[in-house]
Amino acid sequence: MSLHVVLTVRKITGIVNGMQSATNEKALVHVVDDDASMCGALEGLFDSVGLQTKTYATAKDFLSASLSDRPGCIVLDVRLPDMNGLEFQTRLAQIGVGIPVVMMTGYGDIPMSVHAMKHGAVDFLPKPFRDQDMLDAVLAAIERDRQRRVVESDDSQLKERFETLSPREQEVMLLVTTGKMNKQVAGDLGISEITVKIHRGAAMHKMGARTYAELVRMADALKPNLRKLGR
Amino acid sequence: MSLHVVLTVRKITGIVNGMQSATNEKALVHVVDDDASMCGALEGLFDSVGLQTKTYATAKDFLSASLSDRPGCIVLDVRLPDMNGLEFQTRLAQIGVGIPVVMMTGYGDIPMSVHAMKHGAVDFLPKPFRDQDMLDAVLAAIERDRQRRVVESDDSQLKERFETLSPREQEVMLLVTTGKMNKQVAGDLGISEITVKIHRGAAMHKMGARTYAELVRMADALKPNLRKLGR
DNA sequence: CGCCGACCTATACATAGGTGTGATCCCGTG
DNA sequence: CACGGGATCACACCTATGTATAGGTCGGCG
Repeated sequence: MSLHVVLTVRKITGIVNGMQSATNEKALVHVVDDDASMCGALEGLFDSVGLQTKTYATAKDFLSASLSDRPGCIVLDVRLPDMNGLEFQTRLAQIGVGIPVVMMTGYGDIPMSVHAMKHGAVDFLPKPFRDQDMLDAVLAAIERDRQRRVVESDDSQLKERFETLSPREQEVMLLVTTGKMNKQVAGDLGISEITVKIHRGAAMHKMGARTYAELVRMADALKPNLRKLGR
Repeated sequence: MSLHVVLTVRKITGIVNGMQSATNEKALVHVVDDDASMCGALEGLFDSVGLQTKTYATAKDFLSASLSDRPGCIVLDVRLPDMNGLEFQTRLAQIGVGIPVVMMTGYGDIPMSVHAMKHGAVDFLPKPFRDQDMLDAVLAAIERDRQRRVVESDDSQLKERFETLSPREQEVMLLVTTGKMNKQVAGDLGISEITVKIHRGAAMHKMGARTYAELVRMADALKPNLRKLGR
């Protein structure tokens, strides 16, 4: 129990300092295309470089499937039976799925490709494409996903810790990390300085911050997430 | 003298906390196209919404011109007499010009547009385009430039201040902002704790940090810049 | 009801941070 | 050579922080 806490503390401090954990899980490529022969061809291509593939005939198939928690990317035909590829991209963003998308199309034009790229697509390949181009795109997308997953997991771990703080401890942490002195925080909250010290100490412990500087960095890393959820 | 210091201090702390200075300078659109009639048409279009325009017939013309220090963007034909628009984009990055680019073309294809977008273009418009689309792109590019300029000016101000610190003060600042205690820093540098306090205090003053938390944030904002120049 | 956890407060002591005064040493510049 | 700035250190003093001990209220839960 105590050991576990120490281990997680080490992990999170590494995170705050920007270390990358070696996430060497095998990647999974999601292919969404109603053309079965294309799905098969891509599966073969990806298999040849050791990438696992999962195919879906429609956008709905993909959206209703449960996503395994692995690094990966989505290879998407712009033209799907049930949905435009661009809409699909928007939907993914709405439901908070950040898996990078590689778009492909047989009939697209420039504005379509620009739109997709503006909305975060990793690449946009007109059909027919060269195998190598697709592979390059997919590998780049997977790399981007690995980065994203590291950042997201760091953020969520930080957020988890923060939520173990009592409301008062959270308030105190946010105020002291702005640089306010304990007595100023006490004034702001209408409580005594000694109480602030208690909450502050508790926050340090629960967050796993060994120094005040670490607490400041954690608070900074936390703030973007706090804005997303609520105020 | 003393007053000046106080003023700049206010400015930089605002910066660190993410305030945007109201950069309401008038924007300038650089149009690079060898087609004089296109240049004229664009100039008219931009003028109609109060944007100033400067035109260049070739990439070289632009690159040899002196850039005024104003927010703006570049509207660029992919096909230029002396250079490909994509190469031009690369050149801009190489020489450290971060002005956003809006690309336009009469003969482009999807891979070209994707390449441009991957390399940071704000938009890529096939000719003929609707005036409104061009205006939207240019206004978005200018807004992006304003943001970029705020960030860049903050960074450079921080860096300027940092360079007014003596070498020892810089070392001490970087060490204390990792969370090390004064005595630990003293041990690392082989000097006494009291000397560390002196340097630390000088660093706080010269950087304009009112609190230790601000100094930590400044150090964090500074580190990406320090890696660029040297180690 | 009794226990527990969150929250609040106080006293007291130890450690850390910040500043002023005064001083030494080295180095480069006028 | 004299001056000034950078770097170093010491003593003194005050403030801020961290923690332990001890005790209080309040609300929920078995």
